Amino acid sequence: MGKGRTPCCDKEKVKRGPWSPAEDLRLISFIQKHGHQKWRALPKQAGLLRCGKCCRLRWINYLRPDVKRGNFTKDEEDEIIRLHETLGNKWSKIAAHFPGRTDNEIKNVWNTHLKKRLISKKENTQQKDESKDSSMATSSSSDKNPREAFAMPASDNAQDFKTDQLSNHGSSSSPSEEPEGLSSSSISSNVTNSGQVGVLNPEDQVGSLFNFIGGYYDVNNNTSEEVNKPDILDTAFDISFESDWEFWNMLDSFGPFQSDETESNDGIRSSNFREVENKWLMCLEYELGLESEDSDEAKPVGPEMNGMMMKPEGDMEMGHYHNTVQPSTK
DNA sequence: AAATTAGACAACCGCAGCTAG
DNA sequence: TCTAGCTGCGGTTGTCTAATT
Repeated sequence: MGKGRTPCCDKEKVKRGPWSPAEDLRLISFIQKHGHQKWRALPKQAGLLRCGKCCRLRWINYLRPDVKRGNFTKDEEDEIIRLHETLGNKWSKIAAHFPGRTDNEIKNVWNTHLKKRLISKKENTQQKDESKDSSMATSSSSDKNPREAFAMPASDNAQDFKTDQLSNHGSSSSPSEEPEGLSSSSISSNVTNSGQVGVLNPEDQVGSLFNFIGGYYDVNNNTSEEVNKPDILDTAFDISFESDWEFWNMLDSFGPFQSDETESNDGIRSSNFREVENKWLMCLEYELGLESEDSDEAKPVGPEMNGMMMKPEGDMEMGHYHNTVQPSTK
């Protein structure tokens, strides 16, 4: 368009790089309370030093409650390949066929796995063709342009690849239909990558806030294995966003989540609040893996903390944390 | 054990399209 | 109709981790 537009954010004043748990919490809490009507205004309102775009991206790709993480299944990969044949690099359109999957995720899978597979498959096909050609060369005319052999339609290659993969792996499901459970109705109702969400109603807010972070973890097994969307947990863990800016600031004041607490503004807080806050913080630190699990002090006490222990194994580190379920494909 | 390389994926950037004024 | 602002999309980069040398 070429119109002079104001930049979406002042890059000098905006934080960059990986999101901290505190930022995630803040974003989640804000969207829980207020929804996201205007991404541009959201960071300011939520007190985040991020641009609206980044907040949106973080929400859509990560924090959204219906986001599905974990490895792509064989069927999903096949479906991506199939859709890519027809849609090209329209990642958002492709993602619309996969409830809970994000365009970014699909794009990454394509670029890291599927594209390479297709290329190697294509090379294999080419080699086969060449060997065929050479064997037939004696009996057939030689005016065939060698490029033509390679210039077969991509769809043919991909289709070939797909059926080949399916037969090789003995995948049982029907190859080209929508993946299991992916009815169009579920798609339209479950996922809108770009759709705006309103303020969540109380039912939607039920459950641990940590449900949002990093997908869903198996609480009982304490593993980072993604589990199906859990039943709503008993404990509503609702952060009152407006309740106390000091609290958010305190979280931020830990910087990269040091555990050596430095209290600030002591005189302002009531002891009651501080007690709640300390529990909250202890729980949070435990959740974030910042507090040694051996430490008794780190373990939250009190009935209000029951059912909130969902610490994924080793997914977080100081200053950098993954709330993803790291695939084990390497 | 340290250094290097490759793979994976989160995050950023800029453009396109839509919409309101 | 034009302009400006906003959101969404897709390409690309940056960073971290695992594997290899």
